[in-house]
Amino acid sequence: MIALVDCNNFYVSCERVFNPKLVGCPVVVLSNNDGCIVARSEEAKELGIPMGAPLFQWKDFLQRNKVFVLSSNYTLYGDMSERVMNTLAMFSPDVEIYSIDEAFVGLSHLAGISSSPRSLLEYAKEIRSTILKWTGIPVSIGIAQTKVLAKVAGKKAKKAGGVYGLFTKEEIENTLATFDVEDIWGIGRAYTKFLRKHNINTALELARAKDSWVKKNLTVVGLRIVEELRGKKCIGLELLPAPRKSVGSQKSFGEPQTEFAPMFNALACYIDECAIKLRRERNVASVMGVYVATNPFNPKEPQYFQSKFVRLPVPSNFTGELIKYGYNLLRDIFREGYRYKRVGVIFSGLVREEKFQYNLFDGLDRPKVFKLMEVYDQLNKKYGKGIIKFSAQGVEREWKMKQENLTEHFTTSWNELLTINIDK
DNA sequence: TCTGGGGTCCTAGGACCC
DNA sequence: TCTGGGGTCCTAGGACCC
Repeated sequence: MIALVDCNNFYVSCERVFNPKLVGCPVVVLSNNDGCIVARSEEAKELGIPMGAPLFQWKDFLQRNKVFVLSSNYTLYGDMSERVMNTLAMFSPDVEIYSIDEAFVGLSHLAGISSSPRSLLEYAKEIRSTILKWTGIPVSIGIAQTKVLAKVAGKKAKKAGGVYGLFTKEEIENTLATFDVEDIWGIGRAYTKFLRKHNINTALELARAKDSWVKKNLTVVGLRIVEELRGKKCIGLELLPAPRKSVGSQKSFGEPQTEFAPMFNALACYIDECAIKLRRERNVASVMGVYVATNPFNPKEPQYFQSKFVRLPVPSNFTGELIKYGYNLLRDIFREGYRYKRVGVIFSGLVREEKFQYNLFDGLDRPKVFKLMEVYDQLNKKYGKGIIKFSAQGVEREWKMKQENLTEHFTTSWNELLTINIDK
């Protein structure tokens, strides 16, 4: 059996751990650049605020209803996530971290006396209360034979006191019969529309669809989902994270940009971010692409989207060199006369650093460069992110994203520890 | 005026090889 | 008149996840 452990309203829950005033009140957390609403407390959901709603459309509503509005604090959420995952690791040797707020947990180590439905549910309750006690984060847990069914159970758990199990054939069928296709893991907007058109509205109806039809229209991915709904394991637990295939960074500007220089500064920062990630995971990239875009939501403005890729002559994770390529790429695609909304970079063709292929005609002393970046990373780790950087990254960040209601880095910065005032 | 960011996987079609 | 069969690799586009 597999348990899906899912943190409830994760970003909001993280904020509530450090600000009890937020408990019991409607709270939303915004996306980067304070653009959209990406997390809602139960109270906010009850007010009818949809997932992904643009902030500017809801600003008045939020104010009228006294909703707390917070910028996203990914440093905090990342750290809290790690605490939750570490706690889970104490309950099972088989934990697949699926996302920042979700994990699949294998329960096969309980085989035997403690694997009856009743004891599995008890076990889930214990996991739940331990995570709550140790991290302050409430979670829901769904248990079933396959990942897709565990996700179904997880959804039911939210409305059933936190844990829910699908054990018998009857339980599974009864649940699937009232479970909307659009809520199935792996069935998104397009497939939902397609399935409804063919009169498939519930998970049970999908589970009973013909294999060949499913494969033809939903590809093998869809067929796997269907098999899993029927209780056949097709998607295994991935205990070792698969090697990364690409790494990228793109962010909207706080204000639209029209000049080359600030956009290049932003690009240099994103390249640095990616290069740090590449080095941390001991990868070098062999392909690099840069793209720019205006704001597609303003169709009256002149629109421009462009990207350009290069194959690097020598695969690299050296920030300085990558910034140089980035400069050339951006220069090639940048056009005057547009109000740009974003710039981005993506690296692919990742190769393990130890398989690094030296190039006879390389102009750089690679061992020296690797060493240099090692020191660069150590300094930033020891003295704080950004203590040393490339001049191309600039000083004035006029392009930086909006974060008007950002909370402190309570758990990752000595200067931002929570202080409690006990005067009254 | 104001609308996020980071990923993965699959398929079809075209180019190429012998 | 009649022109094979077995592959690989790459890309674009579309689907999905959180």
